[in-house]
Amino acid sequence: MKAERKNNRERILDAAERQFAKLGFFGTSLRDIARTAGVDVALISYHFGKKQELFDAVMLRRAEILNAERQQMLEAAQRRHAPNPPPIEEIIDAFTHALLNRSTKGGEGWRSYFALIAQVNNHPQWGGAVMNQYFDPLVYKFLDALRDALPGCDERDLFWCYHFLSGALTLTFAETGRIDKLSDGLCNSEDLDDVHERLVPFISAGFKSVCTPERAARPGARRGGRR
Amino acid sequence: MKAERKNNRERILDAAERQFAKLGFFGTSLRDIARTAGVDVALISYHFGKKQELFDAVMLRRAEILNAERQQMLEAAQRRHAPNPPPIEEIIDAFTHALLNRSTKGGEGWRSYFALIAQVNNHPQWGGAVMNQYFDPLVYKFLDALRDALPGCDERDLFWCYHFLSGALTLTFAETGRIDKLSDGLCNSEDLDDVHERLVPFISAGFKSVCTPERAARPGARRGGRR
DNA sequence: GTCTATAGCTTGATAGAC
DNA sequence: GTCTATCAAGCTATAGAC
Repeated sequence: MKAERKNNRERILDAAERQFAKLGFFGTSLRDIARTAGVDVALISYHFGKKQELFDAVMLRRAEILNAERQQMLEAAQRRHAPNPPPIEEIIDAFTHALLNRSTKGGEGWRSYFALIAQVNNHPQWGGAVMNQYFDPLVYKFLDALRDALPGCDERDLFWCYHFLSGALTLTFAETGRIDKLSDGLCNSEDLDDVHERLVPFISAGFKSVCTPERAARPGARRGGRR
Repeated sequence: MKAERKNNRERILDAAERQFAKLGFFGTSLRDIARTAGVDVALISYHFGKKQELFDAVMLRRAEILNAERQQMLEAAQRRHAPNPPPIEEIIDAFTHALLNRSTKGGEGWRSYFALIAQVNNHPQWGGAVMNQYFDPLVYKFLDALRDALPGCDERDLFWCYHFLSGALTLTFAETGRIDKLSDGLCNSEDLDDVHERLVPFISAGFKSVCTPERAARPGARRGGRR
């Protein structure tokens, strides 16, 4: 870990990331963070200004790394299959692989970061604005790739399927331990390799089932729920 | 609405539900709640005791109603198809219909409640314990029904697929407005009928794709990611 | 059931010495 | 860059009058 050698600025970011992930923005005090980081409270203001600005710094630090990796994986898949679009499975894999990989093998900092993302993504105030700011530029590239791979599909179908993907993925990061308890230990929410081999086929099948030209051709009226 | 006629106890619950949904447990003060409810702060302690107990009361109030409705829908589907299991689509519909219906047509209180559920489900501390307490007894009945409808499937596949369902569903309740922004207004996160007609086939296709006897028969080794 | 008053503590933020 | 000291504001919770 060699956490000892880090400077105070990084230690504050690490501590903030960890505490925000545990108890959220409001559940975490600057004093919690300072104590966890082993620095004085006033140092936080000195380096980052207000609490909200510290939060933004935490969000930004790893987002850039992730987005670069994910974009590279998408482009690699596109090159492999050019001039055809890649199969859905490979697009979904490019979208999720870097995230699950970092979460599994990146150490505690990455784990905390993803747990924080899960909370933010499901927060009514921040879910829209923050996720949009840090991640949606890349999301558009994936939506373009999916659109190419699902010819003739309806735009709204596509967006909603992305929404389901986002929800399934971020709950996985939340590491709430719920599935562990539910399955009586059979599933381990920290074993993200187990997730990955199921998430990709699950989501791919969903996209293929919903994003069809047939559904796109249906009249504006909704299909009607069962009952 | 006839909110005027409600007694103070209910008004406190309504206000707490709304404020907790907006800013979470720690982001909401008892004074916020009292102000929103139009009552004195001390009344909260009188009726509910500590802040945490108020939170529990909020969670419990609607959980019981929902679970009863969902169980009835599941049993109705099972009766319709007896002695065979119902199709996956009908099981998923029974799982989600009451939730989406209340969220759409139940008024602001229900909407807030579900937004709160989304946050709780993705919270590292409470996601496991709270959701387990209030909802998992019913979840087991749905898992039993799914197991019957997916003969020969692997247990871990089943649990993970349920996890994906839970994530996709709760993000929908969060009503973050992210998909609205992402789709430039094409999708409306408040129109849960739009969700419902896509969620059920999306999730059903995922279950059918992952929970197969073929996958269950694979060796313990994982399938190996792309790359 | 409802309200006033207040105890006792923690919070975010900053001013200023070193 | 770092720390001490401090402030005004807000917090939960309760005791006690009505």
